[in-house]
Parts: sequence; structure tokens; C-alpha cells
Amino acid sequence: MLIRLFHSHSFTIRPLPPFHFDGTFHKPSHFPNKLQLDRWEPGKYWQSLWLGKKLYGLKIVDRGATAKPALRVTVYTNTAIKSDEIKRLKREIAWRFELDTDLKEFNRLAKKDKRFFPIFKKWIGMRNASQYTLYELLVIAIVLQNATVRRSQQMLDALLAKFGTHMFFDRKEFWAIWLPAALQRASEQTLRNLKIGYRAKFFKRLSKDFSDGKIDEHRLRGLSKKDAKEELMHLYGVGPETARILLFEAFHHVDTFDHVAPWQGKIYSRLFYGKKAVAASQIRKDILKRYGTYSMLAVHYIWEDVFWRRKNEHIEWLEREIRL
DNA sequence: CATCAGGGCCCTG
DNA sequence: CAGGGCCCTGAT
Repeated sequence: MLIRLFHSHSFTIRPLPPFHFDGTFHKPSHFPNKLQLDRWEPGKYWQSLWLGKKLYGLKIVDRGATAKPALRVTVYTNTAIKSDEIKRLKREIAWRFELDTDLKEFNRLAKKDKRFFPIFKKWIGMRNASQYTLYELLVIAIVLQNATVRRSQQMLDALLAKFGTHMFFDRKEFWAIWLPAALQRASEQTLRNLKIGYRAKFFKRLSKDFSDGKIDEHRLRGLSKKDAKEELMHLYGVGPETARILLFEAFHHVDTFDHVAPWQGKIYSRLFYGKKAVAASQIRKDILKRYGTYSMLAVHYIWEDVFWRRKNEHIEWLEREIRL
């Protein structure tokens, strides 16, 4: 069933300068799904958005400049919008896309980095943004586990087609990831039929924990990285790599560089050393030494930059490493 | 045709 | 703390 969101309301948000619209609202290292959760074109961005149990369509348009940023935001719903909702939406959007984050200190550090300064300069004002709720990001991180990109896409598409919400706003179609209760009710066999394999039991248990209210995303947002990591690692199906993704993307801990997966290690080796394979422990040590509390953010800039380049130029070694 | 590792994690010993 | 097993797929 297609849900049409006819009501709309617009407002303006002014991020803290400097701000980079495209770098913040589009991450080319993230691979797209057939059933689209979002859409980007230069200066424009759309996505489905859950706030509590209410579903919105979100459109954000660039109306400013790097030094004087402004975002024109339109939210779409199928019921009228109240003024306190707008307030909550503004706060949530600011959190997810780090619109109020002060990058002064990071930019100062970047300036001292002779080798990569051109990249940091090109993307100045880019945020470590995540459009998702914790639960949604967890779903995505789990379909990434022990699978190649194509299979991850297949798994997410199958799950969306069965449990997701198909929606229509601003003359475009999108999908939203289901709420936890929907997967909790499904049988493990139903999930397995979608060819997600052993992840079925992860999803069952996690969805139950979330819909029972055992995990409070807002409380976790207030915790230190160390405390948040410990709680996340207790979740069923969450290990070091999934925790890293959650800590960095959902909770914006920009110093989360304590786990390097083998495939990432190969790409880092090329980016930072121009070599095929440098030991993960060496990479960790060097990055932490150079970028300190901004380790993951600095790597994020360099990482996304090479995936932006990939849009226009063929990078042979990268194509081999990402194995679609 | 079979075998295998993959954008990990759980469980066991 | 090491190592086997896990779902399914495309590569070899």
C-alpha cells in the first residue's frame, strides 16, 4: 500500500558555519537500495523520517553558502502538523545531521596536515551525518555483516518489500524502514524466507528489545563513548564493527577508530600509505597519533572523498576492493 | 560440479 | 582467547 503524504509545512534552519551541503547530505560510500530510503541531487535531499511513531517525508534544499548556510526544510505528513512537532523535528534534524556542531578545532587540526589539507579544504563544513534512527542504522549494519554489497542490498530490499512502508511525497516515491514491533511479530521462518540467514534471530531479538523499550536512544545519546559502547555491545548481534558504525554515525563520537575491518584496512592502506596491505594495528596507531580525538572524522573526510572521485573517474584498486 | 570467503558475531571449550 | 559454525551468493 502506498501512503500519500499531502500535508506539508516549511521552515528554515541555519546550521553553524562553515557548512557543506552535499558532503553532509550525501555519502557516496553508502550504497543505494532499489527501494529508496532517500534521494539526493546537488543542493537537494529527500528521505523518509520516523519521529516516535509518526512518519514524515522530509525535503531539504540548500538556500545558503558555506559561510552563511541556510536550509529550507519541508516536512510532509498525512495529518495536520502541530507547532510542537515542528520544534521536535528541528531538534532531531539538527542532531542527525550535526547542524549545530562546531568544527573549528577540527578545521584547525586539518590545516596543519600538509598532505591531506586539500581534501579537508574541499569538504570544509561537511558533517558526520546519519539520517537514521538507532534501530534503522542497526538494521542496515546487520545486513552488512559478513556479506558483499550486492547481497546486503538484496536483504534490505526483501525486508523493506515485506515490512517497510511505501510512501509518496513531493511527487516521488520512497520507502521507510518498519518500526521494531513489526519484526518482533514475524516468525523466524518468515524472516528466513527473505534469505537473510542467521540474521533472522538477531532481528527478532533486537526488535523485541526495542519495542519493549529496553533501549532508549535518547538516553544513549547522553552517554560517553565508552559507556555507550559497552551498552551497545550487549545488544544481540552487535560486535566491535557494528558498535563502531553505531557510535560514529548514530551517536557522532568522532574519535571512534578502534576497529578496522580487513576490507577497510586494504582501502586505508592505499589511501594513507599507497601500499596494498599495511597491518591494521599500524594503521590504528598512526591515525590515532595524527588525528587524536578527531580520528574517525578525519578518516571519514578522506574516505568519502575517494568515493566522490569514484563517481567521475575509474579507480582500479578501489573497484577491486569494494567487490559489488 | 564443488569449494570458499564475504563490509561479523555467537557460542563453546 | 581461539576457533568452529552460521545463511546465502557469486567467484573460481
